[in-house]
Amino acid sequence: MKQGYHHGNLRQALVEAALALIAEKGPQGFTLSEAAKAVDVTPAAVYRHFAGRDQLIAEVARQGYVIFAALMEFAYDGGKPTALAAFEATGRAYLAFARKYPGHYMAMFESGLNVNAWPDLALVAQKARDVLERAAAQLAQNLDPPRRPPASMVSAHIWAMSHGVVELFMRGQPGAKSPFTPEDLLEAGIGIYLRGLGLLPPDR
Amino acid sequence: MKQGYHHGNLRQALVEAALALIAEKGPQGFTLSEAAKAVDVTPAAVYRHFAGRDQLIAEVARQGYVIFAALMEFAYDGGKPTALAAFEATGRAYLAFARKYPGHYMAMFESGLNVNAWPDLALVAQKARDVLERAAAQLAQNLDPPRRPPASMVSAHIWAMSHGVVELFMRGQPGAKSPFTPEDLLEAGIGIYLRGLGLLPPDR
DNA sequence: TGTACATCAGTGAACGCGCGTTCACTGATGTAC
DNA sequence: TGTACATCAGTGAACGCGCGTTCACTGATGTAC
Repeated sequence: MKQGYHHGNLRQALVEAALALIAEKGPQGFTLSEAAKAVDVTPAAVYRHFAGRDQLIAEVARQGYVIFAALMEFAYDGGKPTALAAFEATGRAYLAFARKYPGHYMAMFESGLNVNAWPDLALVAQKARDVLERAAAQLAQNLDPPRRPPASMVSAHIWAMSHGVVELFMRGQPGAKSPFTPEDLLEAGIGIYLRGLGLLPPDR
Repeated sequence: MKQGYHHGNLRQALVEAALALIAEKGPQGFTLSEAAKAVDVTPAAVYRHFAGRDQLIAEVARQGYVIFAALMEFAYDGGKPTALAAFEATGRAYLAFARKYPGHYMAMFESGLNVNAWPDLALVAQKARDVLERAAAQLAQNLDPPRRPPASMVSAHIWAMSHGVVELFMRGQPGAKSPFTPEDLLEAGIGIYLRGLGLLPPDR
């Protein structure tokens, strides 16, 4: 790991240390000094690469949004094979991301960081949101106009339920006693919701 | 406010100061010292009433759960006039609570506090959850067994969507640009979900 | 009603701690010739 | 290939700060007689 006076790739090493700390102790339990210590570097060295603690967290979140958007895009797959299947895959991708990248997820959604304070962060966050909204828009085309809710509302519903499932049932707290896995819970919830939209047959 | 050497009701005054601080700066931005300062008292005085910072937050959350459970119970109203109407009212009550008692809500759901570390807190939290689950169970009786999901799953779905709407669309961040109010969003989402359960007619 | 006294809520000084941030510096790296 | 030198990533000491928590204390309150 240590290879002399110069670290080599301190910037990214700090991001990864921050990630591990956030996943372990929550986004508020993370401190700049600890991240520096984790990569065997003086706290002052951090300032060669980041303007301060906030910018380091913002970079963690930014990288998270990049991965997130790519994952969603991959799951969506241009709406194939069907709009419905693509939409469901996108919902599953949300949960898979939260599961596989807890540090990123926490930095993005639980750190209290102001997305709009960092222009490039706001940009990539919007890009991620757009994937889901596009999937919802394509899906909504299968509905007759009278019963068609706005696509942005459908994507907001799915986003909200997914986020709620993560926060309440994938973290330890507080509804931890649920007999269902988060994945099953979300799958079933989205299924019922899509049936309510008239996109799935009335019974299983 | 200040009425001599003895405060009179310092314990509750501290709870309310904590509440205001949490609502203003988030549950992590709250410090014991600031709460003490807010009620014109030395930080050390806090220890006459609470074992420390954590216990103060736990008490805030506990009082929040008491109010929350009462609000849910009131909305449920024993399942009247119909199971469906009572269930929908309970969902609305969730959001109304988050809106009216932001400090309590944050202490309960965003402070990272371990509910199970405080027995009386765990008890009243369970009581609140039970209201929603009871409403869901009553609702599920209207469904034919083959298409009836477990009541605990239905209540988990509604809880998750409600919580997601609060976190994503009632806080400033990050989907703040939604053209819908949180209330409308949740109302519509629950409506679609209930239709999917077969509890509402196929179209509006 | 008046005095003596026990109770205990809040004081104020002190502590050790780790934080984020700054600064002048040093020494490894890599380029120019 | 070898030397001189500019660059700049990381050092280490220092700062001021506010935190949570402790302790011996003080003085207001309220009860017993």
